[in-house]
Amino acid sequence: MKQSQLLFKAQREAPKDEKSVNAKLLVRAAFVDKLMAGVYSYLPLGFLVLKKIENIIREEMVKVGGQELLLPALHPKENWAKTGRWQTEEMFKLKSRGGKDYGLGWTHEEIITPLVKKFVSSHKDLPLFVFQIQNKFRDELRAKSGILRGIEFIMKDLYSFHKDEKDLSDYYEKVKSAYFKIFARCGLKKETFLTLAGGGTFSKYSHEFQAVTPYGEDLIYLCRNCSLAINKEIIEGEGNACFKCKSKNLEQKKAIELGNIFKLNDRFSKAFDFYFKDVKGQKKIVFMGCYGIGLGRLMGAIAEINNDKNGIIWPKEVAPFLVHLIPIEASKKVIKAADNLYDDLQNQGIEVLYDDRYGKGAGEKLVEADLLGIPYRMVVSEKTLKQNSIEFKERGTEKMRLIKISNVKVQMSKL
RNA sequence: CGGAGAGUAGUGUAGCGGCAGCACGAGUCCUUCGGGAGGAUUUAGCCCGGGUUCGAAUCCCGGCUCUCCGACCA
Repeated sequence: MKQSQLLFKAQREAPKDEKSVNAKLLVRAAFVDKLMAGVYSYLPLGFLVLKKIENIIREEMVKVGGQELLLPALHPKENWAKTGRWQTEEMFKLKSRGGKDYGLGWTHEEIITPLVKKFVSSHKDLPLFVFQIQNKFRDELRAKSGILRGIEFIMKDLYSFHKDEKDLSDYYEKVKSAYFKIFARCGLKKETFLTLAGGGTFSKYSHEFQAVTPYGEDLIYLCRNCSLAINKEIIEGEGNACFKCKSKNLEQKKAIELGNIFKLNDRFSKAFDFYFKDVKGQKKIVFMGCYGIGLGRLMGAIAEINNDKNGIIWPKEVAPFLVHLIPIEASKKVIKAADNLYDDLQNQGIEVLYDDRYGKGAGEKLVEADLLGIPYRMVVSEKTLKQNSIEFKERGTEKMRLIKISNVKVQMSKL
């Protein structure tokens, strides 16, 4: 991608109506744009990151048997009335001109359960796993923290359907480990903890995946003995001791919830009268689980955790581009060398952002490159060309080294 | 929803009852080119509605919006 053609302009200063680190950086670097509190547009750079995250999640969901589909965001009142959740406070409600009631989906049990029911009648049809990646709407009392807590946000929600509780439990564990893989692949390996959280009205507990960061909005307690972490609301109910080993040696940390997994058991299958016939021909209730990840929140957390005073430091797996190619000095020779390198890298299948903007000073280009946070920076200048080289630098490190242009291809294939 | 703060040009800010200014950005021209470069020139603004006043960006009232704390949070 040529930077001169990108919908992009770096802002020198953080907008005054953003305080959170993720929003300051993502807005300054033109990854996102705020439409209103809790609602952001993803600009081309941010959208690339989002798609990277989405693909990682999709791959891991498919690995645990998930089938992707897409459900509507606009829901009829009837489905929600069936479960008694029409009155839930976070539901945005609207009326058609004809007076019909609609709700905007903030989760999809009410839609997926009756849908899957149409296709399942026998134990042979189970288990079944379906997921979608789609915008959710939640009437939060207070949207905050940039893209960490929005009222419209992108979410992956997986729903599983089982013949009994045991099968649900087994699958639940599989998804748990898939989630760890997802967060690790997104560059949050060290920071992400599984925590015990409240289970809502379906079960006593659920599990949350919390990324530890000083800018987090939740409080979690890490047990030094077990590798367990516990959410504030649970620890208070457990006498401030570890749930497992009863240790009181707990470390309090601020964290951001990236994902939440639930055993729904028969809460929704009962409401929608969703039964199947077992091997003996007996009618049995379906067991369900649901598993969510907020994509925008994940992106925000990555930016929130991976940055320095100059800007974002994207992990390679989710970076909008792998290489930022920057010619300095507008001499024909430099431009020609950079043009050639851009073509070569692209032919090699490397995602490269080429800062071909004419007339920008060297300082400005380099400062903006740090702000964007693309993992590898290649600078071409008169100086480097004297040695038939480019300067190579990894974002987040200080080391620079020269690489012969003839060697770039080989070097890149090693990364 | 309770509490606190804030709305001035695209962005960031000054002005605090008497001509709305600065920096960056953007446009044109020229010179530059290794950490937001220089010169010339142009462009663009007081959130909305009332009130007080000879006069309001400024004071008062109402509204809207944003941020933060709390409450809430599948």
